[in-house]
Amino acid sequence: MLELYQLEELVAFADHGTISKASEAVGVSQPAMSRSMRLLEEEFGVPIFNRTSNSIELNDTGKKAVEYARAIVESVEKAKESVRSYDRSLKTILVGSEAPAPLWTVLSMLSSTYYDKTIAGEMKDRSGLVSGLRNGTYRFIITTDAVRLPGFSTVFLGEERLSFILPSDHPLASRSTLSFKDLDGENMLLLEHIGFWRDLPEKMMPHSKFFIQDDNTAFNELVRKSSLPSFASNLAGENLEGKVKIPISDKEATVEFYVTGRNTDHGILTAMVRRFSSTRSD
Amino acid sequence: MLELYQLEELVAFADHGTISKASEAVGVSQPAMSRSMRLLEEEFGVPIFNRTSNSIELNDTGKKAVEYARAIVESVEKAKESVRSYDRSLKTILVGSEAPAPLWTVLSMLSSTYYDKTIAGEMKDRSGLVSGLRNGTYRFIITTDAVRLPGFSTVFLGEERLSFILPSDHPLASRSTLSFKDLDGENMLLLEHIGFWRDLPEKMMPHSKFFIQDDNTAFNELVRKSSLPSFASNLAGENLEGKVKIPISDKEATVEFYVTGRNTDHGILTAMVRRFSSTRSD
DNA sequence: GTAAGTTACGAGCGACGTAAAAATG
DNA sequence: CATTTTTACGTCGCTCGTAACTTAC
Repeated sequence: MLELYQLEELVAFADHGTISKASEAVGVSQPAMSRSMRLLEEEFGVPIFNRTSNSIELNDTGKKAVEYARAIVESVEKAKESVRSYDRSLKTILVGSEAPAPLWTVLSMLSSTYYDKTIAGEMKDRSGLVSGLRNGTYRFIITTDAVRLPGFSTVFLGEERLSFILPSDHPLASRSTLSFKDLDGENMLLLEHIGFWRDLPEKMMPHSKFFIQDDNTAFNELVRKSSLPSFASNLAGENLEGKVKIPISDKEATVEFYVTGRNTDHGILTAMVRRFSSTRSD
Repeated sequence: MLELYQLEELVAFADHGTISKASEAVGVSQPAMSRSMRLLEEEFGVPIFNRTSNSIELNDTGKKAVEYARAIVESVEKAKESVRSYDRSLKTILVGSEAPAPLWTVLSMLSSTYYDKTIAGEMKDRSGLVSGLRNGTYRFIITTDAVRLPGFSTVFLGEERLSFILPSDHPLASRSTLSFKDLDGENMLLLEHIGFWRDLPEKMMPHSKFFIQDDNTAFNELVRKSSLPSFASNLAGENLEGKVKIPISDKEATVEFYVTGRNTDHGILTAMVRRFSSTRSD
C-alpha cells in the first residue's frame, strides 16, 4: 500500500535534491529514506528515479509523481484542518452585526442560553451579513433594517440613539439636545471598530477632525482624562464624572436594529428582544 | 500520522454503516477496524463518531471527514494511475494520421529507429491531430495538407492513389482507368476504419450500396472470395488472383500526405520520406 | 577524503487476528 | 440469543537506526 509518509518524503526529496538533506529535513535516517523511495517506486510500478551508483535524481515521471504527491499531502493537511474547523463551527454560534452595541446584549443572552457552545460575534457590512446568514456562517445577524428571506425570521430589536459626550464646562453643556452641526468644527475622539457608525461623524461634521482610537480601553481612558468631546449612545458609554451626555437630534443619529435568524430559532429571537428591552439604558 | 488505510476504512464504514460489515468488505478483522477508527478520530483531534456501548455512527463532523477521505483516497488512486500512464507515454511514440496507409510505413520506420520504445498510431480528424501535436499527445501527425506551426517542420510524404479492384470477368475489367461515375450503382465492399477515405465513396457514388466491414482480415477474405468490387490504392491492397486493379482517374481519388513533427525531429522526417518512397508499390 | 547512496542486521513499534467481555433489542 | 462494539493479549511484519560497504568527484 502506498503510504503517506512515502509521499511526504518524496516531496522533501524533490525540495532538497538529495536523500541525505531530505532525510535530515524530515527527521529520519538516510538509509530509511533510501528504502522509502525504493518502496514508493515499486508501489508506482514504474521508474521514477535515475540512479547511478552514488546518486539518485527524479526522472520526468518522478517529477510528475512529485506534483501528485504534493497535492495529496496538501489535501490531507487541509482535510485535517477542515474537519477540526467544521467541528468547531458546529460548537460555535456566530452572530454578525453592523454595529457593536446590539451585539453585546445578544451575545450575553446567547451565552446564557447555549451554555455548552462557544458564542462569537463579528462586525460585517450588510451584504456580507446576509450572504453569511444564507450559507450558514452566521446563526444570527443584526442589521439596521429588516431582512426578508424565505426560511428566516426578522424581529425588531430596538433603537440606538447617539449622544455627544461633552465636558461639563463646555459652552453647549447645558443644552438638552444638539445637532451634528452644532459641534461641527470641534476635534473629537472616535473609536475605530464601530461598524456602520464609523463613517457617520465624518460625513455629518465635515469640519471636525477626529482622533481615531483602535484600542477600546485606551479610548475610554482618553474620554475620561481629556477635555475632547466624544460619542456615546443609549447602548454604549457609561456615565462619566465631569461629563454630560446630550442626545443628538438629527435623524441620522438614531438607528433601528433588527435581528434575523432561522424560523426554527424564532423563540430565541423573541427572547433576545426581551433581554434587549430590559438591559438598555435610555 | 494520519494513514491512508484509515481513510479507506473510514470510507468503507460510511458505505456499509457498521464496522462489522465494513471490516468484512475491506478484509480486516472487526476489532482491527474498531481500533483504526479510534486512532483516526484521535488523529483528527475532534469527535467524528457518536458511540453507544454497542453501536457507532458518524456524527456531522464525521460525515464531513468522509467527504475529504473519499477525495483523498480517490486522488491517490488517480495519482498512481497517472504516474504509470505518464511513464508509458514517455516510452511511447504516438503518431496520428488522417488515413491508415501512410501510417504503416511511418510506424514501421519508427519501430526500427526507436527499438526501445513503443510505437503506436491512431486515426483522428485534422483538427484533433493538430491540437494533439501541440499538446504533445502526438510526436508526429500525418495530414493531407502541410501543417504550418512554429517549432514544427512539415515534409511531403507522398501520394495515395485510389483504384478499383474488379473481378477479371467484370465488363469494365479491361479499362486502363475508371472514374467513380463508371461504377456508380454497383454494390461494393468497404472497410470501416480508413480515416477521411471513409466518406469519399458514398459521396462520389451516390447510387452504390456499400457493405461496410469492420474487421480487416474478414474484409480481405471477402474481397478475395466474393465477386463484389472493392477499393485498393498504391499503398494498400495486395495483388489478388482473379482480380484486376484499375486506377481511378477522378482528382478526388488522389491525395497527398504530409508528415509533421518537431523541428528537432527533422532528420527523422526526411528519413520517413526516404522509407516511404522506397516501399510504395505504384 | 568527503559526500552520496545502498546493503545488512538487529530492535521496537504498531497493526494484526483470536478470544473474550459487555451491551442492546 | 443474535448482533455489535470494545478490551485483552500474543504474534508478526514493517520501519527504524547503526554500521559497514561502494562509488564518484
